[in-house]
Amino acid sequence: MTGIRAAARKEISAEIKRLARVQIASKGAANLSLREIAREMQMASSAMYRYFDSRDQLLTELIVENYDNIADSVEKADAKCARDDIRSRWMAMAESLRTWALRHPSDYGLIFGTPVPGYAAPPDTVDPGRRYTNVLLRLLVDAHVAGYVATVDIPPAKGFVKEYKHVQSNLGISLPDEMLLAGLAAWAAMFGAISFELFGHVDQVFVNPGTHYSALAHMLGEQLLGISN
Amino acid sequence: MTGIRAAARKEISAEIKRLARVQIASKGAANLSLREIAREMQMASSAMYRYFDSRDQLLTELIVENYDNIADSVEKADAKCARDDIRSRWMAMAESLRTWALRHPSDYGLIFGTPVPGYAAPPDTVDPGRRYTNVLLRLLVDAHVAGYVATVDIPPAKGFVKEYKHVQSNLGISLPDEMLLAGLAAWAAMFGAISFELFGHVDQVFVNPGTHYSALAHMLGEQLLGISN
DNA sequence: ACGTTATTGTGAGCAGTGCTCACAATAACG
DNA sequence: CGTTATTGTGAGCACTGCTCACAATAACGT
Repeated sequence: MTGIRAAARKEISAEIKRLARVQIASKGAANLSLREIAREMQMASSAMYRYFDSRDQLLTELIVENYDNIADSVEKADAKCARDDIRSRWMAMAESLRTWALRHPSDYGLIFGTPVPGYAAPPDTVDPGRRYTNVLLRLLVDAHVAGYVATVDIPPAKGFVKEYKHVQSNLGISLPDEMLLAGLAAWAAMFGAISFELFGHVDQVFVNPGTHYSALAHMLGEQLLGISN
Repeated sequence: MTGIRAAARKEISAEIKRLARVQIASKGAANLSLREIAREMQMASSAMYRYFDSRDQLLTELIVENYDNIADSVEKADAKCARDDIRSRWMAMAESLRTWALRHPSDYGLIFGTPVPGYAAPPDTVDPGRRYTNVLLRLLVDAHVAGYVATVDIPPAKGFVKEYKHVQSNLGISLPDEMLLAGLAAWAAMFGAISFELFGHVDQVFVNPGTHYSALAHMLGEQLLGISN
C-alpha cells in the first residue's frame, strides 16, 4: 500500500520547507543553507537532494506556496464581504494584502523582490502567480456590472487602445478601459506602498504606515475606481 | 605628493565596482563573487579586502551610487522642463524613472529589491536615498504654489491628520494633505508598476508595458495631482 | 510469499565561497 | 634618509551546493 514511504516523504519535505522559511526569515533567501537544514534534521546534507533537485528548486516551491497563501488571504478577505458591497470588498482586499505582507515579510520579499537575472518562472508557477490578481479583476468586473464607472481619462496616446485590447484578452476579461486602467493603477499603488514599507524605503517618513496605507486605499477607491459608496 | 597610491586606489576601487556590476547584471547580487573579480583583475582575492571591508560593504557602496544615479536621472529630466510646466515635469520624471530602471535593471533591483532581514542602512546611505523622492516633493510644492489642487478626499480615519503632520515634518515640507497624499499615491503607483514590470510579474499581461506606464502617469497626473493642463 | 526494483539515506569528495593572517614590497611622510 | 603606513601575497579556515558509489529497505509484480 504505497504508504509508509509516501507519508514520510510528505512530512520530510514539509519539514525542510518549514526550516527553510525560518532561515529565510532570519538570514534572507541569499543565505539559505541546505546543509544547515540537514544538520538541524540530523540528516546527511546529500539527503536533501532526494527531496529537492536544488536549492533553487526549493526556493521556487516556496514561492509557489507563497503565491497560494497570499491569494488565499485576499480571497478570504473578499469573501467576507457582501458581494454587492464593492467598496468594502476593495478595502478588505487592500488591507488583507498589507496584513499578509506584514505577517510574512520574508515570504512577501521572496515573491516581490528582485528575481535572479534571466529567471524564467517554471510553467506551473504562473497560474498560482495570477490568483491574487484575479481577485482584483473579479472586483472590477463586479463593480462595472453594478454600474460603477471609473472616473479616469484614457490618455490620448496612440497605441493605448490597441495595447489595452491585448491586456483585456491576456487577462481574460472585458471591461471599459477606464475601469481596467484605474484598477491596475490602484493595484500598482498598493503594492508599491507595501514594498516601500517592507523594504525600508519609508522608515523615516511614516510613524504609522498603516494609517497612510488605509488612506491610500480609501482615496484610490473613491478617486480612481469610483466606488465612493 | 600622496599621488601614485591614491590615484591607483581610486582606479582599482572603480574597476572592482565596475566588474561587480557586470556580475550582478548577469548572475544577480546573490551570486556576486569577490574571488571572481580578483581573478579577472589578476590579483589575489585577499587584495579585494584592501578596498572593501566585505562583500556587503561593496554592495552597500553600489547601492549608494545607484541612489545617486537615479536621482541624477530624475533631476535632469525635471530640469529640462519649464519650471511652471507642472504637467510636463511630472511626466518627465515619471518617464525618466522607468527609463533609468529599464536601462539599469540590476541596479534598480539592488535598490528596490528585498533587503537582507534586519538590514539597517548605514547613516551615509540615507541622504542619497532621499534625493530622488525630493524631486517629487519639490514638484508637489511648486504645483501647490502655482494653485493646483489635488482632487482627492482625505479619508475620515481618525489619526490620519496627526500622521500626516508627522509626514510633513519628516519630509520637511508643508503642503495640503490632499496634495501630499495624491503625490505619494502616484509615486507608489509608478514604482509599483516598474517593479511589477522589471521583476516579471506582468510578463503575460502587457505587450508594451511602456504604453501602459505612460497612460498610468498621465492619468494619475490628471486624476490625482490635478495637473491636467 | 519471494525476488526484483525503485526509493531513501550515507559519507566522502570536488569546486567554489568569504574572510583572516603573517609576511614581503614599497610609496608616503617627518 | 629612516620610519611608518599602505598595498599585495598565498596559505588556510570554515563554510557552501552538489555529485557519486554504496548500503539498507519499502514497494511492486509474479
